[in-house]
Amino acid sequence: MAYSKKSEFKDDEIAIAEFAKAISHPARVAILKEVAMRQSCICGEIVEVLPLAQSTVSQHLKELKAVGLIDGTVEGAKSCYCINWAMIEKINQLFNQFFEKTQCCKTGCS
Amino acid sequence: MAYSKKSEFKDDEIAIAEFAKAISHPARVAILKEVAMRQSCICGEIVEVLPLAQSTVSQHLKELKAVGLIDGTVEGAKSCYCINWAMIEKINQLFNQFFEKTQCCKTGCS
DNA sequence: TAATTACATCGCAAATATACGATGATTATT
DNA sequence: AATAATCATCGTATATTTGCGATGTAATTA
Repeated sequence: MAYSKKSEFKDDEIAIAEFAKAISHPARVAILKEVAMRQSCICGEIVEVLPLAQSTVSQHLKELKAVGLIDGTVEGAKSCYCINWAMIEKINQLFNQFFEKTQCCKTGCS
Repeated sequence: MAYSKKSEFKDDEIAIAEFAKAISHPARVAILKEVAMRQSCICGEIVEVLPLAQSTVSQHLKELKAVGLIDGTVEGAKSCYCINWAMIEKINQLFNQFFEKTQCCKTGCS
């Protein structure tokens, strides 16, 4: 592959791809749902309901946190995660914009 | 890694992840936009505007087609691609549902 | 019919992602 | 203080994705 070409695209294209990537694995979709269903969520609770090892869940949580979909704070020995609702809303709008912008070009091809 | 765990998740989680994956690369976001902006679109036209080789673009087109986001029909020596608006709408709703369902659990954590 | 155009597919190299056990760091419990 | 619990990170194996040149196929043009 030599080099990744990702950076050669436009900012909005990269942004959409980045957020899509965050939920492009069922485990992360499931984790998001689990965190959302609880007011605040301990890592161990997620490990219990998912078919993944603790280290794997921790890694997925890290990725979700990296794009800002969840927040994480240390509470004693535990780590408390919760949804970043502002970011959820932002991404929802980003996707809507993308699909709408796409839709407005609709002219009925073949 | 031994095995992929993707199949061990719920159908709706897998579905969301699958569509998210389709637009999880800037190239495919860009391609979707290009195809949308034209009534119908020849592969070569996309190759001209993207910083990717023809074979690479062809591969991305194949992926978008596989999830149903675009349709492709052969027209003589050329291949004509166009957006599958019904699928765009379906995915848009899928994402909206996901984010809404997530939102309704909102109770204000920490 | 030969050459050209348009595109898909193959084969391969390199980059990334996924998954886990082991280990480390930190706090809680005994 | 020793032990246990909770979680992050590291190292590593494997799987998947990305990208391209080369090649194959089909239609178009010369």
